[in-house]
Amino acid sequence: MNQSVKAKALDRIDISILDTLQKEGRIANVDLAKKVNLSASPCIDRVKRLEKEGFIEGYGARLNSSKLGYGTAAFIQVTLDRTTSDVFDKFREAVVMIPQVAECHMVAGGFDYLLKLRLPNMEAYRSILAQIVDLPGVAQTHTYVVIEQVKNDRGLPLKHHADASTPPL
Amino acid sequence: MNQSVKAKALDRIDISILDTLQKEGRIANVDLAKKVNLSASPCIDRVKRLEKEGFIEGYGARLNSSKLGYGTAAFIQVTLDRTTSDVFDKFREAVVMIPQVAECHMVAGGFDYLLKLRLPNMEAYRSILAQIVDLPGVAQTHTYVVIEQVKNDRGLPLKHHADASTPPL
DNA sequence: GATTTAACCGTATATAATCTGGCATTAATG
DNA sequence: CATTAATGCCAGATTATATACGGTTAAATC
Repeated sequence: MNQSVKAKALDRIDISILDTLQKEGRIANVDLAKKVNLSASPCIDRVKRLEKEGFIEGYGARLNSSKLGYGTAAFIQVTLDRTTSDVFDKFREAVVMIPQVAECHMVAGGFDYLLKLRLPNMEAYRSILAQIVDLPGVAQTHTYVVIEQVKNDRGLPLKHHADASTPPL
Repeated sequence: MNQSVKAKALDRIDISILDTLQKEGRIANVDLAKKVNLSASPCIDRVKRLEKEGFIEGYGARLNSSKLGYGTAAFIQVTLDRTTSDVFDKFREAVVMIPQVAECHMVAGGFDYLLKLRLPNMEAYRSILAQIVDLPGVAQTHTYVVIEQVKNDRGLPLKHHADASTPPL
């Protein structure tokens, strides 16, 4: 079973609701209903269902990171000194505590973790790197500073999914 | 001048509003007002101002990517064959068109672009990589598949910002 | 110290969310 | 094939919320 609730398959309208909500999370239910060609009641019922079944995890404002002091981003590749699970656990536990670490991915390939940092500027990088290097188990790091954000999609390409591969349960 | 509107400095309440909205984007204004110790009117005025001044760029639902057929992520490092600006432009133009490319960052370091892909599964990776390799100017690529998402913060750590470095305008 | 400005609050009105009951369509069942 | 059950929808009524307005306070300015 899935998410504590039996999830039926999503139909065209559900997809349309999800797609609309991920772009306009604060749209009025009345307007959402119009957009998906439904009246208000079944529309809000579907939204509530999508929330309860876990397709929608929450809502959030998209903030302008530059204007709020986080205009710089950097990626750090981290290699740990040993690949035992307790070393991994210690590192994970510590890295998630650093607020400037926006993302931390364990990856397969030439290193162990890929971190994405958000920073006010390049001066701030120095102190963050010092923290990263001091994290438990860290053997070496390599940094790539982002020069330009070419694309940064928050949303999923739901409309492009109506084809092969993993159909939404 | 900034964003077509003269932006005054953000006070404690503004920060609190932004922080709340990035976590609960669909909170009722009445409840938001309570949370930041304001009555409804000035609260909504501030939200409207923050939107107009560009601190809030929009709102969106957070969707469960696994349940919607995008449970796998991968990073691809891309090196272009020449570093002339027209090669860069062509590549950029083409890469943003691929819906599975969630992010594309131009970076300083050993390669030129770092892409983040969202995929249904590993089988889907093959066809996407073929597309990436065929993009104009691509000399070589290196892929890192995400084994585990240790952290994936959508929001900015606003509360931790009340210190040094770039103060919000 | 008077005047202006800015920010707030409370109230009133407009708008939207939510609940209820009933209808239509479809699927399951006898 | 007819009946029943289930599902999904709509419309209207009620409750709650958003929004606009006028007035008050407090700070800033001259």
